Amino acid sequence: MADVKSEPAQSFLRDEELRQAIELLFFAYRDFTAEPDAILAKWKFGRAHHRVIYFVGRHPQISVTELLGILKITKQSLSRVLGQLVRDAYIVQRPGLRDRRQRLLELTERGKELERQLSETQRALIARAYRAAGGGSVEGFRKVLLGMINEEDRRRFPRPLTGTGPR
Amino acid sequence: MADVKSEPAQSFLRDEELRQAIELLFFAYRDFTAEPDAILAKWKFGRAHHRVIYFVGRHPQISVTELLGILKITKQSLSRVLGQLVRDAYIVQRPGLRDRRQRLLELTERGKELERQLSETQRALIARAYRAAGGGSVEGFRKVLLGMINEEDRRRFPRPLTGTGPR
DNA sequence: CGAGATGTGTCAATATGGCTGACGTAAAAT
DNA sequence: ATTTTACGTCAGCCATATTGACACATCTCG
Repeated sequence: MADVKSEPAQSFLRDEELRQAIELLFFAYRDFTAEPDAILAKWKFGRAHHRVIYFVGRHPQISVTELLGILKITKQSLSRVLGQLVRDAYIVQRPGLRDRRQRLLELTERGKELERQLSETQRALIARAYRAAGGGSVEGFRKVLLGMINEEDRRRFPRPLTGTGPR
Repeated sequence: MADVKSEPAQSFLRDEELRQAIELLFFAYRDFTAEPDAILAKWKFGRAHHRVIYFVGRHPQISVTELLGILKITKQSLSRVLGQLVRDAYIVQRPGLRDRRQRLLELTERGKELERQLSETQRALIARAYRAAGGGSVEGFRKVLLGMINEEDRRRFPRPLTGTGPR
C-alpha cells in the first residue's frame, strides 16, 4: 500500500515524477538500441556483440577480465560472443606483454568500421536530443544518470565535463 | 567518414561527449534494472514480466494491442509472459464493454503488490539520483531523454513537468 | 445481411543471450 | 613448490525474442 492517504499531494506528485522517469528511461533506451539492433541483424549479430565491440573500441588492449567487469556478464556468456567476433575477424587477441596469460583485445579495421557504423546512429540520436534540449540540459542529464550508476563504475566518468584531462 | 582530420578539436570533443552519453546510458540502465531483476528471479520471472506488470499497473484496462504497441514486441512474445501472469493471478483479463473482442488487462491485488515492490526499488534509485543531482538537473534529464524518444511515444509524456500544480 | 477488417489466442520452429558447474592449462605470485 | 589468477571450454538449462500460419469471435461498413 503506502500512498495517497498518508501524504496527500506531495508524495503523489513525487511518485508521478519518479514514474515518469522510469518510463522515459524505458522508452529512450528502447529507441536508443533499436537502430543498432537493426544493423546488427544483417550481420547476424545481436546486442551483445555491439556491447563487446563498443567497449573494445573504447578501450583498446582491454583484457577479458576487465571487459567482464564492465559488462557484468559471465565468462561463458562473453566467450560465445567474443569467439564469434574473433573468428570473423572483428577483434584480434594477443598475449599481454607484462602478463602473458592475458588476451588483450583490439578491434581490427573491419571491427572499427562496424563500430563506427553502429555508434554513429547512437551518436546522431543523442546529438539531436542534446540540440533539442539545449546546452543547459545536458549537464543535468549527465548528473542524473551518473547518480544512478554504482559508485565503482561512476569512476569511469572523469570530471564534470568532457573537458578536463589532456587525452 | 567524417572525423578527426576534417574538424580537429571541436568534433573530437563532440564525439567524446556523445560517447560519454552512450556509456552513461549503458551503465545507468544496467544498474536501473539490476534490482528488479534480482527480485523477479525469486518468482521465476524475468524482465519481460516486469515490463508487462509495470505498464498494466500504469494503464488499467489497457488492451493487448495497446500493450504490444508500448512494448514493441510480438504478440507471441507477449502471450507467453502474459499467460503466466494471468495463470498465476497477477493480472486479470476481461472483455471490453464497448468491444467484446478485447481482453482488457488489470492488476490483481497480488499484481499490485508485486508492482509496488518492483518499482519501489527503481523509484528509490531515481529519487536518490535526483537528490544528488539537484533540482535544476531534473529538467535537463527529462528534456534530453524525451528528445531521444520517437515522436509518437513522446506524446505519452504530458507537459513540461509534473508540477503544473503547486509543489 | 454479408464481406472484410480487427483483436486475440495459439502452434511450431528457431535464434540469441543469459546462467551454473566443472574442468583444464598456462603463467604469475607467494 | 604451491597457490592463485587469467582464460578457455564443455555440457546443459532457461528466458526472451523472432517469423509464419491458422482459428475464432466480433466489429464495421457497403
